[in-house]
Amino acid sequence: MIIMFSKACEYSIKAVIYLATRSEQNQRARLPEIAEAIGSPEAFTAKILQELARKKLLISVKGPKGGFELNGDADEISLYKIVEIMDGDSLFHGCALGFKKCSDVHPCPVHNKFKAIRDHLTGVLLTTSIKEAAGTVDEGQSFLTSLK
Amino acid sequence: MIIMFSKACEYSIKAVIYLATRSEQNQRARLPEIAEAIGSPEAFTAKILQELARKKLLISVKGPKGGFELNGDADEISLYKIVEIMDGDSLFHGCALGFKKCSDVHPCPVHNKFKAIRDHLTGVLLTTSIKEAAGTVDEGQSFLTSLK
DNA sequence: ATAAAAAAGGACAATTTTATCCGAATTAAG
DNA sequence: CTTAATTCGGATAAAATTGTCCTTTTTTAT
Ligand code: SF4
Ligand code: SF4
Repeated sequence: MIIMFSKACEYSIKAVIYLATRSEQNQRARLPEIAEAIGSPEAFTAKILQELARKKLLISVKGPKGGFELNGDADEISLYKIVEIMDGDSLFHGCALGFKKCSDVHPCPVHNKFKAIRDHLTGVLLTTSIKEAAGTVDEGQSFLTSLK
Repeated sequence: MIIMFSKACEYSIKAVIYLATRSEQNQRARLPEIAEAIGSPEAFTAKILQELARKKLLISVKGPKGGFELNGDADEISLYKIVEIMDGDSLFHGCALGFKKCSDVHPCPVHNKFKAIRDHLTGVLLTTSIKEAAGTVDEGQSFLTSLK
């Protein structure tokens, strides 16, 4: 199937955007609240937030009044960064057709067309900050969970 | 991870393109030859070819001199068709962020940007025939397997 | 008819991804 | 200092995907 992101990546993106919607108030959010807000399984989300904290994208605070918050400015965190953290940086050099290496001198039959798509995706992820994404949520123009 | 295609889909695409490179000569290809040509595990590839034959994209012929061949003209089979067969048609309506439904009235925070990417991908798959893809292989300009 | 060649199909195994559970560690507050 | 709130980490489970193996069926060629 055509998957753009793994579940882990999907939840990461939504969780970080959610945190960004609350960062103005510098409010931490706790796990149950985050999972609720983005409609993700709580225990699995915990693992993901841990990972994001280990990789310094989030700050986690234990104990009462603890929770998770962004480590840094929302406008300096790109979607690319999140994806990179969850899947390593070999991602955007990975290959839709399973080649070891995407190369102009040994291309697959759809090289140019697929490369354009990948560049398109990479560009969007690089240039979209979570502040931008969170902004539309704050204004009620977009949502972090699906209609049932 | 950012996956564009499952392995099943990846092998399907490569197998069908491979068959297209041989369809001029109206040559059938047998499983071992196909798997060899596209660098895929033979038994798994067998399952996939079976599925493609069941769905009438290929014709399979049992017995000596049997094998697989395209069912129809290579220039009338799009990459889209292959992907659709392997994953059902809900694919291009699926959601990178796991929404039940991608909707302009209840959009995710990156709706417009992601929609553009998906439309880009869909367009490429719809407009690329396997004849076109196979052509560049025939001319030695592209390849079906990676360099090691 | 017979034998050989091939795909078909079913059962199963390995791997990866997704998910749950629970006890331990840490921290804040009283 | 004690307690409660919270994340952390390890073990494990469930599900999906990928992969293998073996027997049966069909077909061609002799
Ligand atoms: S363009 Fe072709 S070779 Fe390069 S990553 Fe995409 S599918 Fe692989
Ligand atoms: S645009 Fe947003 S809602 Fe629509 S499919 Fe993509 S991620 Fe899902």
